[in-house]
Amino acid sequence: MFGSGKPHRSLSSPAGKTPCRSCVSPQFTFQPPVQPAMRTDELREQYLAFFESKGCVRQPSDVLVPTWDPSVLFTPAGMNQFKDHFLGKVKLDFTRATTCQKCLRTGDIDNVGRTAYHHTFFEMLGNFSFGDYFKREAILWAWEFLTDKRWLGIEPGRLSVTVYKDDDEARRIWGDEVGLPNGRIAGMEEDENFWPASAPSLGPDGVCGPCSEIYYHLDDGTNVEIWNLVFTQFNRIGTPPNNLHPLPSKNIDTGMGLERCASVLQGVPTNYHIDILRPIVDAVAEVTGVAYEYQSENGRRLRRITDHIRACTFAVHENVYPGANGAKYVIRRLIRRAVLDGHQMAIRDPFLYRLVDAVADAMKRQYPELSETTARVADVIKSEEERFLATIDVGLDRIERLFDQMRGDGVATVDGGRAAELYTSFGVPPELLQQIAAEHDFSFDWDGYRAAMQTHAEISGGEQVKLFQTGPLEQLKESIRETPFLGYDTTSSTAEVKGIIRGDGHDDEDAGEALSEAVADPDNPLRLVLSQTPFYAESGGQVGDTGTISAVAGEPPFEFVVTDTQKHAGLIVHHGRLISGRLSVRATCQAVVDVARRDALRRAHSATHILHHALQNHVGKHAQQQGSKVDADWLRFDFSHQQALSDETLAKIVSDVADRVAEDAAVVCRTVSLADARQAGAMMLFGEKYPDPVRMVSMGEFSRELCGGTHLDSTGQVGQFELIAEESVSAGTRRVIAMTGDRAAQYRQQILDVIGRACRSLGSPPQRLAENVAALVADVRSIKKEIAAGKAGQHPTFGAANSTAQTAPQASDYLVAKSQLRDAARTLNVAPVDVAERIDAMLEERTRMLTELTEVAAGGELSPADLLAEGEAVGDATLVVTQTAGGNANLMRGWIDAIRKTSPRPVAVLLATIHDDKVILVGGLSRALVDRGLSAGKWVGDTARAVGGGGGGRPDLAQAGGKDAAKLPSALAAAKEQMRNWIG
RNA sequence: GGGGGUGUAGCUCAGUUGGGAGAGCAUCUGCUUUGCAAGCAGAGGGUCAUCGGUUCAAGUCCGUUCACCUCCA
Repeated sequence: MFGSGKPHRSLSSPAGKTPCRSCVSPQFTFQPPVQPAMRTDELREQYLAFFESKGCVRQPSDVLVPTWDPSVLFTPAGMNQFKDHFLGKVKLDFTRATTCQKCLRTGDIDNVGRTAYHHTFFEMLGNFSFGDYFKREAILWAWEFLTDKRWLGIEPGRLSVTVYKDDDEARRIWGDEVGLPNGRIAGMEEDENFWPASAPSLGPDGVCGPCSEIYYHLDDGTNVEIWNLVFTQFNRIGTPPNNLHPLPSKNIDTGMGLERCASVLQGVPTNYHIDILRPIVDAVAEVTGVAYEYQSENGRRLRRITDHIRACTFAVHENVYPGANGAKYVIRRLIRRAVLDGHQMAIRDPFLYRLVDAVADAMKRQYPELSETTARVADVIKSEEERFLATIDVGLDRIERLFDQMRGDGVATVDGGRAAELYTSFGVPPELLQQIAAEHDFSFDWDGYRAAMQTHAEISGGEQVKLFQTGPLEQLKESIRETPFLGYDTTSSTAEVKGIIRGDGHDDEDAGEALSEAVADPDNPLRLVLSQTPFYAESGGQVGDTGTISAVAGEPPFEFVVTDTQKHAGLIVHHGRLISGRLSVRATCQAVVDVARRDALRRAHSATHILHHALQNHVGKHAQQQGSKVDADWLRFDFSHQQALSDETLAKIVSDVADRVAEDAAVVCRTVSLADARQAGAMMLFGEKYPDPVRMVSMGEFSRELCGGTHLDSTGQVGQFELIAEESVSAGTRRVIAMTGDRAAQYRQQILDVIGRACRSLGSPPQRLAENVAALVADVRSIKKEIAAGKAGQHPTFGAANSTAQTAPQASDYLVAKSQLRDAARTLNVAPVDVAERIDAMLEERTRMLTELTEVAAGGELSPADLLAEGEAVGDATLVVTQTAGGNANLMRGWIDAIRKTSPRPVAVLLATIHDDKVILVGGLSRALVDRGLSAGKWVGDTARAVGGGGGGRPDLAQAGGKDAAKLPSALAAAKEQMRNWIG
């Protein structure tokens, strides 16, 4: 009954391998299909071939991470790459398509492994019509593919369908034309059979339509949905009734889950047992050393790991590394969940990375490119595993502490709020906490945990992204579709104003408002769309052009200043302000790009390509671009690399770039087919989706990149190139920042100035700057110590007197001086440009401290015995109240301690000194006096108030200060009197 | 983008209402013992991440910047 018209290999087991007997659960035994089952790779190919035979164009899968689509993190369905096709926003090269799309969804992540059919990563087979065939063909072809003996040949009696309750057309086609009996056509409500769900009554406004689902009946009586046909035929406007308006151009969007369909064809109880997944499950079992049992907790864990490692292998392959936000965070979470599953099966070392090969192997038929990157992917996953295991280690400590506290408080339930706190602040997974709690006979408050997490999610906030955006720009897009870009050839042209929109579009809530005309208003931003433009819109890392748009001669004058240019799908949008005149739609205007800035952008962009080439040369082929930003004579380039670049490597890169600039190679931009570009060896990134044909930018013979940016005519025009920073941006990614042209020259001059100033201040030759800065820092530190100890030592001299050596850096050893400056900046903990300033500040502070040290050292000659000798006897005690010449709080405390130790009788000591016009008071009492209820704190405090200050401390020792040094003698007299009274 | 947390000796971390910078491990010295392990006594080692503010006084309070960890979107 699973016949197919084509020959295929029979399978001895669903896994395509000899199954391990002990791995098979007793509840379920595999029954080899009577006829050979269809392999997944074959199913995928047959589907695409079938729809090709119906005139659909077979399109490649879109990337898993569509950076062009800000409304989603990952491709969630086959239709995603055709969004603009559906809305008629792009020129259609074809009106029928079929794809097998790799998808990633995390909405149902909690069900993965628990149910037979949930995945995060999966493949979706689809066929699509853009205003071409509609409901009838979609239904009849689906039926034909499923039941015809030449294709899947499924027994029709195993299939039933659902339709939307009001969709009489679909019901009629299924009933009359396909011949399904009424009992196998179920009418469903809008929450089940409408897309988007419940759209008619709940919205959102926009395109929508009924759908029809096809179900497969399993032997055990359950039904499995295998195919969903969406008939996009309405535009929803407002609330019911009569809010569904027929679309002039109707679309078809269908999706069949590849794994699910394969699982019913192969007669296995879960997707995870089909031929492309079961080998991964077995590999997980082998790597973890846990026998796979279908219906056990560990079985669920192995399946979850299988799913997550497959998802992560694909994502990391596409250069989405685990990280702290966006798509990167999703990947981190998937890896961590899988590691946690392993942890709960007593795996304590990284293991996921060892599964990457198994994934690449299972998926190689459709995705051979995976095997090109397995080493890199495994590395990335392994380091994330290690990171998380370290987090768990720290977490276990925290859990121990929490349990100790709970035992102390006699609490038996782990508080949900505390659990959430541990999770959100320290990454302690609640599952781990709960498991360990159970081992200690504590229960776990899941409800409280969920409530706390809910609150956290609300506080963290985040706006909802719209599935389909609407607004004036969308309307313009429908009529204009694409703004012709003239900027490769010219920086000035005439054009017609096509649209004026209020606002700068930064506020997501406010899409703006289309205007037919605008009057000058420098305070409020506008956006303009023109019939054609020389302005480059931000893309490929290069920022948008600036310039002016003004009236042509003979028309009413106006001037619009363009501050930024952005791309909105195919539209080029000029952001700026109308500073004079009156502007209206359909006016003819002159658009002029700021050429000086454009040239600066060209220098920076071409330099970026040269830099990329140099990095590949000197760092390695793995130094792939992770992102870049090109601004006026300024560029930032991120690339994959594990460690910081050494000074030597940086020097090689800089000199390589300089050589390429010096050779003045021609820069040539050509539009070629994607195949030709690949043939020519153009640099292409995994996971990037390129149009065809592409624009290839070549520099001499050394660099070929696919790039839409604006470039120089020859590399010599870069002028000066200056690397200004190399830093880490996240684990496994480094960032370099560089400047070009005049800006680089200015930066270089600035650095030379700073080095010169710093060297003059220190009296140091440039090549010994770092060393001398370290000496200065060390000296300041030792002076501080000497002040505290009250003893002066030897100190070097800094400044002009120190050296007659050359203190101005020579251009020839610029690189050496720059590296010295960088080291000095690191020692001082400031930015390189602030080094000179910081050195001057430290020298000044040092001078002050040396003066203080001399004063203190003078006081240091006082001996405690002398002080005690000055004391007067009061009762059985000795009272010492005196002003010392030098000293500081630390020294004075030391003296008081010494007096208390040496004096045979109880003592009360109050020492005072004047420092920086302020009074410092330190007082201490012997134990015996404290025991009588006297308080040094009160004594010193009272005295301090007499000199305009305050203070306190412990009963036996206290310190205070005051601002009024002139009153010190009288205050000390009062302090004596007070203590005489207390003791007497 | 937002929430929480952390930054103190080489390492792991304490540090109460603001008022003498600490412990354990490691290092060094001496002693004892000696097959090894160890035991005893002592010492050195700190820009309390950074800069600024409040205060007579800041590791501690407030703000800034940086780095790292973590969760949410």
